[in-house]
Amino acid sequence: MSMHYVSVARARTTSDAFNAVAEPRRRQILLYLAHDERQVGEIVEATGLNQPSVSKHLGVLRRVNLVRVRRNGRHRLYRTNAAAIRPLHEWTQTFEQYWRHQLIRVKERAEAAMKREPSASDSPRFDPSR
Amino acid sequence: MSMHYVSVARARTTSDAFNAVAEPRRRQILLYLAHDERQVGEIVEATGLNQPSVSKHLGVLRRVNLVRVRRNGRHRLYRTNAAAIRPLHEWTQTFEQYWRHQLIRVKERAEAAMKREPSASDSPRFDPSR
DNA sequence: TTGACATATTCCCATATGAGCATGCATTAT
DNA sequence: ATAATGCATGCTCATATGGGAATATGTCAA
Repeated sequence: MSMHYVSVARARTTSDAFNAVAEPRRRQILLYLAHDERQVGEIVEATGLNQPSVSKHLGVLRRVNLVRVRRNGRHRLYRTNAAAIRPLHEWTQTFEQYWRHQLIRVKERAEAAMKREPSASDSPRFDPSR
Repeated sequence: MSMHYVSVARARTTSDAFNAVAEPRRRQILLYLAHDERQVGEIVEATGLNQPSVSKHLGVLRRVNLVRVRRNGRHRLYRTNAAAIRPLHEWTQTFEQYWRHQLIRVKERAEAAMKREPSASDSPRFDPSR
């Protein structure tokens, strides 16, 4: 029997979409490639990064399937694979109900305060709603 | 004049919500704390992590405002601050139009193929839509 | 005051990167 | 064939963590 994981000192990054997107430059690249495909040189120019850095970021994005590549002569045309961002969207969406809840409570409290003492600073006593 | 950034060898992590959420354990904690507040001990039990690890993850989440704390005696009650997740939701949402586009194109192609040769494997020649 | 509890911090270690530089690899031009 | 062009990789360095163990802090109980 072989131990595949002896000790994971630090969680593997760049192994999933969440990690790939955590890097600001990569988010920048994803936005840049969202509308239409571009060759690496264009990305280098657009981001101001040097070519190797761009290639490496593209490598990470490629591995997690956040971009698609297409070869054309000696160029490579990259493009954002928007579908791969959907899981992130859905994960964040699971919290939507909670922030809506928060907003509603804030609003209700504001209105209640308004009713008690119109145009006066709030004097928080206790909150019966909790 | 002072140089604030001498050399950033690696982009600062745990400095924004994107990075905080990139860590699986922290996502797990956020979900756990989304519904209602819990004390650290409960999080430790729920996640199976040891207490210091949990405290450290909570520290990161606290710094980027993804959780709120409330002291109660010798306990600390944590709770997810869902509102802080909204920016992530909105970022991912900017890509929604693109993945919808993709889905539509896939669907159209499928229907077009269906019309040409009902129930036959697709023979991709060229794509006039691009 | 002395302890027991609940958490947060600090230290040390192994590992993962990101950036910069140099180099390897195709593919096209001459 | 040879050079030039466009990218991908490899290597080194500095730094950021995450996990685990030990320790510090703060609060309530006896």
